[in-house]
Amino acid sequence: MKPGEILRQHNLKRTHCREGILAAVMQSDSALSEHEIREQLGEKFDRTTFYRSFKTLQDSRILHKVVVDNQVVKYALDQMAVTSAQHAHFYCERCDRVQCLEQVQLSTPLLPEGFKSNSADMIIKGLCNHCTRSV
Amino acid sequence: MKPGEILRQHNLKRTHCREGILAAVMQSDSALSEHEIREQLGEKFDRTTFYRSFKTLQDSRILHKVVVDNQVVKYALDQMAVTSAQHAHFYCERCDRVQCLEQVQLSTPLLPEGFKSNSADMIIKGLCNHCTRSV
DNA sequence: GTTCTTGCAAAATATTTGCAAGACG
DNA sequence: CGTCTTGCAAATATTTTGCAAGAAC
Repeated sequence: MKPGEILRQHNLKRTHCREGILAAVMQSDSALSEHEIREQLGEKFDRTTFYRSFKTLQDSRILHKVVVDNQVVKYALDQMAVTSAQHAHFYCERCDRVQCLEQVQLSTPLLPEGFKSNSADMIIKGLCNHCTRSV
Repeated sequence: MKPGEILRQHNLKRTHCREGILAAVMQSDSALSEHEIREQLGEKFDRTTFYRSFKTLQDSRILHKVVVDNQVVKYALDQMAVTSAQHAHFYCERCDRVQCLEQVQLSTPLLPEGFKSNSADMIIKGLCNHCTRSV
C-alpha cells in the first residue's frame, strides 16, 4: 500500500510531510528517529510540522513510537495485521537500530494482586541480526 | 541500609545531594522523577547536580532509570538481590506512578535467527494496586 | 470556500558542559 | 591538601503553542 492510500483510509489529508514520513518509515527495515527521517527528506519540512505529523499518525494508529532507555526515540509503522497484537522491540547496542520483532508476541506475565494490565512494551537489547554477522 | 552506608560501600563520597536522592527513593514505594525528588528535597540542589548525581548512582548500579513511552522518566532503587535479575516495571495510567515488579521475572522470549540479547526491559501499563481499589 | 496543515517565531522543558569555588576524606 | 563535587552560566536538544499564510478537498 502507498502512503497516500493509507492516509485516505484513515481520513487524513494527504500532505507532503505525512507522505514523506510514511514513505521513509515504510521502506526502512528499522524504526527511524525524527532526525533520521528529516535527513532523508532533505530538511524539507519544519520540525514543528514533523512533530505534529507524528502525533497525527500516532493518533490514527499508523505509526507507533518506541523509546529506548537512553532516550533514543524512534517511530515505526503499525502493520495492519499487527496493530493490535503486542510485539517486542529490539534495540541494537552496536548500530543503534530499533526493529519491531513481530514474531515475538508479548505474553503479559502474571501480575501481583491488584494490578490490571492494559498493554505492555518490551525492549530487548543486544546485537541485531546485521551486527552479529559482522563482528 | 542507610544512604550513607550504601555510598560508602560503592566508594562514593557521601554528599548531601546523593544522600538526599537515596533517602527519597528508598522511602518511596514507587519510582520517582527528577522533579519529584527535587520537590521533596525542597529545591535545595541545582538541577545540574541532580543529573550528575543520577549518573553517578546509575553507574554504580545503585539506581536504575525507567522511561515510559510518553517521556516520563523515573528513577528506582536497585535492590541488591534484584540487581542482576531482570524485572518488569508497571506504569499506572491513572496515578502516573511507576513500580518495579520484582516478582515478575523477565524471560526473554525466543528471538529470531541472528539476534543476541544482552538485556531486556518490560513496561506494563494499566491500573496499579492502589488505583484498582479506589475506582 | 471552508477546514485542516504548515512555517515561523518563541516559549517551555530537558539535558550537558566548562570552570571556579567548595566539600569530602 | 589533593581530589571529587557543586553551583552557576550558558549551550544544546527536544517538544509545544499561537498565529497568519497556504494547501487540501
